[in-house]
Amino acid sequence: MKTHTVVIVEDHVLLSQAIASLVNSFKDFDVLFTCKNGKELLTKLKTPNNIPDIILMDVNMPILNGIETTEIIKNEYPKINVIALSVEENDITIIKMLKAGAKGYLLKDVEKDVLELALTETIKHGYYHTKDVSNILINSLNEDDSSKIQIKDREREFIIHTCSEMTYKEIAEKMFLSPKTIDGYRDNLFQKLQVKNRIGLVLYAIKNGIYKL
Amino acid sequence: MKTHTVVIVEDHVLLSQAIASLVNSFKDFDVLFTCKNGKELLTKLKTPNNIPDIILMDVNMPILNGIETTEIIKNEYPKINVIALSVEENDITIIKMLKAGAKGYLLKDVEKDVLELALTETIKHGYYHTKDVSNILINSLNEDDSSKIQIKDREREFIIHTCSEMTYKEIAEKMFLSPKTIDGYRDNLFQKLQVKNRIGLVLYAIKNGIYKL
DNA sequence: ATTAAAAAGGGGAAAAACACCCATTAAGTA
DNA sequence: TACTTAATGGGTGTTTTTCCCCTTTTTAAT
Repeated sequence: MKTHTVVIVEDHVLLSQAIASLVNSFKDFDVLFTCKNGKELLTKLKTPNNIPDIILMDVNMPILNGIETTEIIKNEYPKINVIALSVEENDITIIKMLKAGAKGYLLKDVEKDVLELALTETIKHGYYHTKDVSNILINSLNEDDSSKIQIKDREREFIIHTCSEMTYKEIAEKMFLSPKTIDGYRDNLFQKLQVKNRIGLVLYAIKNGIYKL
Repeated sequence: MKTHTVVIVEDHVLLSQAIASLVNSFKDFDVLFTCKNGKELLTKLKTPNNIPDIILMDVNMPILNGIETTEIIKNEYPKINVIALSVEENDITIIKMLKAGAKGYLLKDVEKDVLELALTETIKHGYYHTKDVSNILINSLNEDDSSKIQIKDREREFIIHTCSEMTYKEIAEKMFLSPKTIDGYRDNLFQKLQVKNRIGLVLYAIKNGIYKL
């Protein structure tokens, strides 16, 4: 069996290099290069002979995050297999990542053998999922769409601003909307998320990765 | 120069093993074992011939966190050098960790060479600090005692209730105080913590472990 | 015992948040 | 086309929060 190439995208350099060291220790895999975010990745991919078989992609990154980056990769380099690597056990994040085109989703607390298996299987079959992630997926499919709480982009924006200690008036200005529309967003979300006030909104946002501390 | 031993404490297994792989690639260092939290560490240290020269300790862990664990290590195994490894750039966390007895504090986005240097220097001189961390320390020393923001028990109670989506009237009843006293608590805390409204209070509480999600 | 400081409580007013109602417009779809 | 739905925003009123400045009570210290 020939050796396959891997690229690691991870904002924490030390972890990035540590994972690289681990991957290099696997029999059939070599790390081509590592980078700190999606933007850097896209730049480096433009160099000839720099196209890996697999990208190990962190989900939470500054500049260009894992989801957005994966979408671009899927379109521009459809032959590259992206495997997500994350601490996020959040259903919505996982689904978004897979929708974006990731061939696998690994939690950062798996054993190194699982990583090697994921790499091997992805090369062989084009996908790999741990039991954990599969279960999460099945559960989230069983929840029929009606019970699935959906937050729109514009609402998400509103929530983030609310978490930033802004008043509704300030948020309205920032989002170029009438204060009354903001009122509506709030009323809707309170109802949808079953919270009593802005505090509940903030807690929900933090728990669900909408707002990062 | 003889080879020194390292133990890695990190809750995400894959990262733990990845860092182990990296450390093993350093000329003068070998990983003795890895573990997932402070509790596991303390258990494993009890086995004879299991005492490392250096412990690389993650700060944010479940069960027994880095700070508490380091304190115990300092008392029970004073010859072991603890180096903190974290994503937290938060002044208070760093200071707490160093006070607990850590000989160094590395951010997870340093280069692997820095990790090797930190290990070497710690063996040689008993400590190592990156420029980043040193600067943070100097800055926080210049801030006259602002790091010792003290929150009283009664205030802490008030904050927790605020985080529980209660109104001030409800909190007043629960704490057997006049709403006006609650007003005073709030005004004081806003001033003390430099926040603009209840949201800021909630964020502070979560960041500082006063309120647990 | 005297004094100082901290904790608790108060009055009043402005701003913000919250809770309903309903109207318009744009976009999608049967 | 007609019907539906989503997004936006207006009206009105109540409640809560926030921000002043102030007094009394309790606790701690000299």
